[in-house]
This record gives sequence, structure tokens and C-alpha cells, in this order.
Amino acid sequence: MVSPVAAKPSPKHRSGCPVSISLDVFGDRWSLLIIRDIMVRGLRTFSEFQHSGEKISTNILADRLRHLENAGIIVAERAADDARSIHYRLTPKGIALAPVLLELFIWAAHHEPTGAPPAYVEQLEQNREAILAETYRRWQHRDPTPLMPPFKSPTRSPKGNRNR
Amino acid sequence: MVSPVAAKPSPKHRSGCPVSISLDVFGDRWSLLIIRDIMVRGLRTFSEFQHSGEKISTNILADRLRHLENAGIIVAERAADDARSIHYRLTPKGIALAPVLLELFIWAAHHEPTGAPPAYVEQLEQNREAILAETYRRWQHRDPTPLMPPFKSPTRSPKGNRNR
DNA sequence: ATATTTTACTTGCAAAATGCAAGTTACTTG
DNA sequence: CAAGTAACTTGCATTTTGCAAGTAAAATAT
Repeated sequence: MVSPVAAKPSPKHRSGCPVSISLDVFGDRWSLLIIRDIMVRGLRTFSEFQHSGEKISTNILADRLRHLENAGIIVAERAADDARSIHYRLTPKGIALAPVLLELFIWAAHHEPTGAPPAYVEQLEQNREAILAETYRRWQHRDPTPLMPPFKSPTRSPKGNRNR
Repeated sequence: MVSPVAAKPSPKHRSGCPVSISLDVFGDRWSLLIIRDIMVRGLRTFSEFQHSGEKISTNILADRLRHLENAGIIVAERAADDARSIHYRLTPKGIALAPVLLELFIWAAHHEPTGAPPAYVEQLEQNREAILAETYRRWQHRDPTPLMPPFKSPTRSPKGNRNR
């Protein structure tokens, strides 16, 4: 049995629309950043998330980790070497959010002043499939090598407003 | 001049990461639903949004419309026929969120019990580009014909947890 | 062996965001 | 010209967030 997801009549959701349900699950300011940290920055532990750049407070972090775990997006497991440490990893449901993160990334890099170098963004756009495949490969191999660096502060203006 | 986006050193953002910035702009429970309503359901007015299924209260709706307009994602324009009515439409920056919404949709349809029929989701996945092209075409032509119906309540369990 | 750190959290409280109900103002329709 | 209707605003209660300061258990340093 491969954990069949229960088909409950969604008690906690506002509507049956998948977009709406996505937002019910991780539609806040922090959840996707935690997922990003695990997925592309190779972070695993509470304190790594805590010091990951954007100052999340510990109560909120604990709360979000709980929620993401309850939603089946991450799993917590004790570290082999340190009995205090807990490693959070993405489940299949969690790694499946890679395309969402990628599109979010590309959108903001195009339309907001971000810290992502234009040439880098160009690369991502041109090689969506390859990037996703590599992300997935690292997940399978539990390879914590960061796929991307943390982008610090805006280097320049967003790319021209060409659409499509 | 084609409205060059100012290259300010992002005063209101938590970090330079594009994902983080996206969340700063529309990372709440309602913004993307409004964008979805305009993009794929053909809704235009305040009262249409208000009665669009998931019960947003009017003060929040007004606030989100203001924010989305300030962010350059939507524009408000008076209706030609009715001087009271205001039509909200997506800007190029707004329609560029189509891939994000599509991936959110596909993710939830696969991993949560939603109201979207599996066969329909299959179609979407197989024809991402075509769907996006059609979405974009309707936006260009200001065609308010809904691309998708509102999905009511979960019909069955989410599709099997195959990844990739 | 004991003191200090480190890790993963809680707890308490103030501040901000959200939700609900009831206005309000400017049109438009009967 | 009275009664809608559209797009909000306002007040207030509830919930969520953020900040600072704990705490328990395990690891490390002396």
C-alpha cells in the first residue's frame, strides 16, 4: 500500500477549485520559502531555516513545519548522527511543487526588481525541463548541494516588459 | 515610453529572492483567486468577484484590488456603459502569472482532493503550452469567455501519487 | 564530571491582518 | 423620483503574526 490519500469531502477548504485549495494549504508568506529552502538550497534543519535569510520567527517556523508535515508535503526524521537534530525532507507531494516555484521565480525575475541576474533567469527559462529534472534527481539522491545560491538584493531593474 | 518599471532597491521586500518577492506581492489567500477570476473565469467587476464562490469580504476585496493595482498586476477602468461600474483587467505583468496558476492547478489536482475531473487535468498537463496560448489570446482580445468552469466540490480522490 | 552550547522548540504578549455587519455615495432603472 | 445597484468604507470582534524570552534534551568543551 502506497499511502492512498484519503478522499474526504474537504472540510477545511473554501471551494473545490485546485488553485483555491493550493492556497489553503500553503498560501501564506512562509510555507513556500521553507519548501524552497529544502528544495533548492539543500537546507534540512530548524536552525538552518531560521537563519536562512528572511528572518522567520521560531514560533511561526515551528507552526509551518507542523502544517507542511500534516499536509504531507514534508517529513521529519531524526538525524542519524545527532539525536537532537531533525531533518525535514520533501515528500513526492512536496517535490511536485518544483514547477510552481520555478514559474514563481521566473515571473518575479521578469517583473520585479530581484537579485537574480538576467542571464541566469534566461537560462532557467530556456531549460525549464532540465532544471526540473535536475531538481528531481537531487531529491531522489538526497543530494543537499544547493541548486541555486540565495539571491541577495536587487542588482538592476527587471527585464523588459515583453509578454510571452 | 512603455512604462519602465522603477529599479528601486526594494524597500518593502524581505530578500532579493524572486520567490520571496512573489510572495511579498501576492502571497496571501485571496490575491491569486482574484487573478484567477479575471484570467480564466472572465470576471471583471467588484460584485462579480464578491459573488465568485469563495466568500471574500468586501473590505478585503477592496484592499486586494488596491494592492494588485499598485503592484501593476491589474488596471481599473470605468465601464463604457455604466458610470458606476469599474472593470478590472490584467496587465502584461498580470497575465504573465498564467504559468504559475496553471502549475498550482495541476499540483493540487494531483495531490489534493479537488473538484477538477482527472481527465480534464490530464488534458491540461498534456497541453500546457496550448492552454497558455489560448489564455493569452483571450487576454489580448479581451474575450471574457470563461476558459474553465468553477470546480465545485471534490468528485473523487486525487490522482495516484506518481511523481513526475 | 560539570559547565556551556546547541537544537528544536514553547510561551506570553503586543501589533497587525482578517472577517462580519452595517453603512455611504454615486449612478441607473422602473 | 423612489427604489435598486455598484463599489466601496467604517467599526469592531476575532485570528494571525511577530518579537522576546524561556525550556528540555542532547552534544561539546574544560
